[in-house]
Order: sequence, then C-alpha cells, then structure tokens
Amino acid sequence: MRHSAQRDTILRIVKDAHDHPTADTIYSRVREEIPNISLGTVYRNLKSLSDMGEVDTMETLDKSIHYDGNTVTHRHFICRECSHIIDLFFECKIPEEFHSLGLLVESQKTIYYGLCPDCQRQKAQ
Amino acid sequence: MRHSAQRDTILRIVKDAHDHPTADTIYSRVREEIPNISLGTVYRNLKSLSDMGEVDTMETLDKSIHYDGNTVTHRHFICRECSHIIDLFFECKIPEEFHSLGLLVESQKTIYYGLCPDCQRQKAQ
DNA sequence: CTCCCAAGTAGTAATAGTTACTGTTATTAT
DNA sequence: ATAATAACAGTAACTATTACTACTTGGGAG
Repeated sequence: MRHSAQRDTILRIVKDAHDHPTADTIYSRVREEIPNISLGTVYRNLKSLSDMGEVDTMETLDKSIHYDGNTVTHRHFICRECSHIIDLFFECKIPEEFHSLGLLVESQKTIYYGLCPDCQRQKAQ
Repeated sequence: MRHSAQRDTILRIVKDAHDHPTADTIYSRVREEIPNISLGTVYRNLKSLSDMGEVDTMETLDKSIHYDGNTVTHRHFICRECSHIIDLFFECKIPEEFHSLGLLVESQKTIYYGLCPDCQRQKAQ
C-alpha cells in the first residue's frame, strides 16, 4: 500500500473524532484541510482503513455507516430520542458457549438502544 | 391499524423464515402467494411490523436490512466466509453499569463475527 | 346490507448512501 | 531522473429504501 496525504488526513480526523461520524461528515471535515478532496476518495480510504483494522464501523438504524477511530473493543448505546451515541468500555467477554458450538469469534458489535439521562428527564416532564 | 392480506402474508413469511431474509428476499417469497404485490408494500409493511415490535431488524456489514421473525431477545453470529447467520439464545443481561450511568436500555443488538465450524475446516486444509 | 372514507395498495419516481469508472497526478523502486 | 502503477478528482452508475399518486379495499355508521 502506497502512502497518501489524503489517507493520512482521513485517518487522523477519524481518530480525533469522538462522535462516530458518517462518511459524509468526515468528508466535510477533511475538506477543511484538503478542499478539493473527492467524496469517493473518502469512501475508498475509509473502506481500506476499515479492512486494515485501523478504524471500526457501526451499522445503525439510520442507513449510513458510522466510523469509529477507537479500535479498542467496546460497545455503544444509542438514544432513541436524540440519537446520541455513548461509548461503553465494559468488559466484553466471549461467552463460553461459543466453544461448544465450534464458533470462532474474531470480533463483536453490540448496540444498546434506549433513552439517555437527558431525554429521560424531558420525557418525565 | 386496518387489516390487510398483504401485511398478514408478509408477517407470516417473516415468522416462518429462519434465514434472516432481506426485504428483497421477502418480496420474492411473498410474490409466490401474491404475484402482483408491490415492493413498496413489502418495505412499508416491514417498517410498520418492525415499529409494532412484530419483527426485529439486523443491520449488518452488507448494506441491506435483515429481518427476523423471532422477537425473543437473542444475538447473532455471522461467518465472515459464508455469511451464514446463526441465532444465539445465550442469556443477554444488561450490565449493572447502565444504572450508574443513568442509561435506560430498552433493547440491544449484538452481532459476533468470525468463522463457522465448516469454514474453519476448509481454511485448515 | 350498503355506502362512505380513510387506510392500504400497485406502480413508478425520487432519494441517499455508496461504489465504479476514467483520465490525470503522485509515490516509490530502480 | 524515470518508469510503473497506486491513488486521486470528478463524475456516472448502482442499490437499498422512501415518497408520491391515482386506484382499491376494509370495516364502521346509518
């Protein structure tokens, strides 16, 4: 894989982001540094960065992919009201049962859905 | 909500399916019974059935939504080689930590990725 | 039972997110 | 420095899904 300024910038911006941005959001942030970058370049590099394990992806109820620069295993909570995404660094053990089923687990993605504290308060009023 | 033959059929077919079909797959199955049903009708009803909690959805690495007629809380394993989806009925406890964070969890979706027994064998050869 | 009308439908157009293509640019091995 | 080719910008194409519109149908009121 050849070096490219575009991919460097994309990776840095995803690593710096803590809001699980979509490709389009990443595109507009990268454009502040590289104004004429192509959206296709952003998608292509996000895909290769994801394949290389440099970034993680989240598939949510909205139809766009969210990217996560934090590749440490963790889970997510999404508020059904405000769509805010919260990172959860609880322990993520692979249950014993996988062995007996002969399943080799390489990664896992968990999303919890519900209400965040702020939205619970608003609902209560 | 008014009764409709189309929705009844769609729900029955999703409940009978055990392969987590996409809207398009469901469409072709429903067409065997209602040949002139519209794809839009399938999408619209899958959405309302999902809103009503009659079916569950799965957002996977491929970009289409998979539907699950089994609404008992469970998790999924997807093989990265053959894309086979396996249902897992292990216990799905909500960790204690959510309370201290003030997060109200209403549902959860977990997908494990890895290799199924068959694909592990093929890789070993 | 019949009539009415809103909810539902078929068919089609539109949209959004993503990927593919094409000619040009830039990285890196020689 | 030069050649080979990976990566790029710009644009077209694709796929899954949603929206729209005129027509149909379920089911309650009379």
